[in-house]
Amino acid sequence: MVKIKDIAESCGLSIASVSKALSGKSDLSQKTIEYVQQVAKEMGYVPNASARLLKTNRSYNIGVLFVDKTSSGLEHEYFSTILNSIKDEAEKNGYDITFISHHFSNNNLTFYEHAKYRNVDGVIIASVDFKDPEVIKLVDSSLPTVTIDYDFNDKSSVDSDNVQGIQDIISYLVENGHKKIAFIQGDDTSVTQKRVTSFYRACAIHNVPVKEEYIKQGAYHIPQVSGKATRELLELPDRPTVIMYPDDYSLLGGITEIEKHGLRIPEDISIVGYDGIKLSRLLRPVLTTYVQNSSEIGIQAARKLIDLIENPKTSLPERISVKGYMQKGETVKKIN
Amino acid sequence: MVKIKDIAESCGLSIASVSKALSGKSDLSQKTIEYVQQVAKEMGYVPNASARLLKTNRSYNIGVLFVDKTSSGLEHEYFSTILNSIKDEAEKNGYDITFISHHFSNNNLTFYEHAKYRNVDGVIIASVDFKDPEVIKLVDSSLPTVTIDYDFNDKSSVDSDNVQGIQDIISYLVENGHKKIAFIQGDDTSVTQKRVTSFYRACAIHNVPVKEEYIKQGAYHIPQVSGKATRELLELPDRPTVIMYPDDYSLLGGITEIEKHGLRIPEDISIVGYDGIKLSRLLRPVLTTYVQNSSEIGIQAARKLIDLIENPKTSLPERISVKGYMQKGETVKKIN
DNA sequence: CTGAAAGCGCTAACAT
DNA sequence: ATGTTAGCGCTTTCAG
Repeated sequence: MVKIKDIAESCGLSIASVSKALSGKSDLSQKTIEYVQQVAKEMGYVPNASARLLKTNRSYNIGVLFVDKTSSGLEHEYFSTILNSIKDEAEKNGYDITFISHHFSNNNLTFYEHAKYRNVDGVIIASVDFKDPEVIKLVDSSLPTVTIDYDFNDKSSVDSDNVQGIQDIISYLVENGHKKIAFIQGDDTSVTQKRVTSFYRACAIHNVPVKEEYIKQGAYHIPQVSGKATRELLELPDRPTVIMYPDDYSLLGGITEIEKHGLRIPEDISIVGYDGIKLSRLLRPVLTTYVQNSSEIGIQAARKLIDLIENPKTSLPERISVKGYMQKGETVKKIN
Repeated sequence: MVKIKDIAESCGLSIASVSKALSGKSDLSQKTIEYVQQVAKEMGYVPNASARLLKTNRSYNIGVLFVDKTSSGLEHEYFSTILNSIKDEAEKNGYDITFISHHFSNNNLTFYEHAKYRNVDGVIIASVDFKDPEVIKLVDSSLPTVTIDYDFNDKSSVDSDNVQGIQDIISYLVENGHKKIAFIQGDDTSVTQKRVTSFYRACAIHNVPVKEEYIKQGAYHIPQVSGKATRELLELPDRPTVIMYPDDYSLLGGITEIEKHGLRIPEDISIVGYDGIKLSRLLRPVLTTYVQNSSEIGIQAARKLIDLIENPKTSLPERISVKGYMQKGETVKKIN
């Protein structure tokens, strides 16, 4: 590997001068700077990020923590889209990404230890479990952090606007004459809490009576669970006219169940998803769902974190909310 | 951050002794080793990977190159599953993952330069464009590499067994009485070439005549393209009885088209996918498709690369082939 | 405008 | 069994 010393020798300059010339912003003569950069290019010089880090304490590396019970976070479209956009935005700014994890081989590092081990400049956290002491320790550390879909005190976060999302859905349902609205919630997280609160509030505003038997505890991303909840709802003496699902993917389990009951969508029963995964537009009928702007969420999170890293003095903790939009689709029937 | 020097002072030992004690495998007294490790733990010591790298030239970092025209490789289930399993397997062995890319901000690094910049110990390459000079340069460098679904001379690779996959599909179709088999191919890659060759060969073996008008150039992961090809096939005077798609996802575009033509699956026309994405099991009817063992592919790739890294003398280039299996599903009808 | 020298945290000969 | 020392590649005062 060609290093600064090699360039120095080749140019007949000192190591220090070459270093300065390469960084550009010094008081060297313009000629020298250009000359050095030219030679460096010819020699195929690539700086060594680790050596630089040792000196500057800046790794240009962003930690990403995606904790998931099933350790398959990357396989959820919502998260993989966010990750992808974090990565793109980070790269545009000269940063790389490192997944923070428990490092099994090494002494089973905690998340914080792993972050230090790799010297990341900051961490983006998108987890299902923000109560995990390790996650809390990471957030409370001196490292800049941005959380996604969860707010810690005095810390920056980027949230998908779940309150608005549920509001929009309820409004749309009411417009279409629905009064018997069932709601299958996801696991008990802060996101779910926001959605549930928003649900009750929106129903109150629209004078929609909420029947407790229409509210089902479900889970995110598990079609079987949504299927089971759907079955229970369908077997109710006073069946709802529409079912809201925790997400588009688990909704598929609901569709299966509805078809088993010999019902048609939306003629016999309406359904609404959440997320707006690509598939939702490919299904027939096209899904009625709320499309989360997941790539924007990733971009905002990366930008905010980089801002926090690069401007520690002036960057303030911030709550960024990212709006989505209603995909009207064809799975909600206009009634009476 | 607590460093070795701090531990040394706290223990009344030299820096060198502490370093040795921490690594364990030295000629220090067992007592000292235990004592030092104890103190290190109490002080919350975490080694600095970069400092270590500078000395040892080992980063315990694996580069992952996922090039994709649409830069959304992570959003393809096949790739995201592979990535996820690479990550898991790497972590089990104490490695982290770094995405190799063109680093826009820095001087637009080449893939190879980026790999050097981050000092990765090796690279796993899963690309759609193995003809890219930059990819070739990376493979030809001194870095250990493992490619996925493509074979370079004298280099290790892990391949999904596409030849077997197509064979199994054809066998299954023939068993079910199909003779008019249409095949929509993906983009022109080596994977596609293997599949096409296998297609012709399997048809020959089973005495299935191949009609050129049944062979369509398509694309991976673009439902619209599969939709268009489907339309053309359906409008043929002598319609095929079954259509094979490049992948499960783009197949959805075909379904839409088939339904537009008022045809039922599989009563009026049979369809077969490729990949075995999770969705394929949720759709009704359940998709007939060939399930690629993508997580096994990732695991094998990571293992082989780590073997190459850790045993440069004894590890040989290897072609690893990963088999999948037929998911019979319900979209192929048994005819006469 | 350019160079000398120190040091980031760590490991690995080579002493002792 | 433990310590001394050099140095990995880089940046950054501080001198000249």
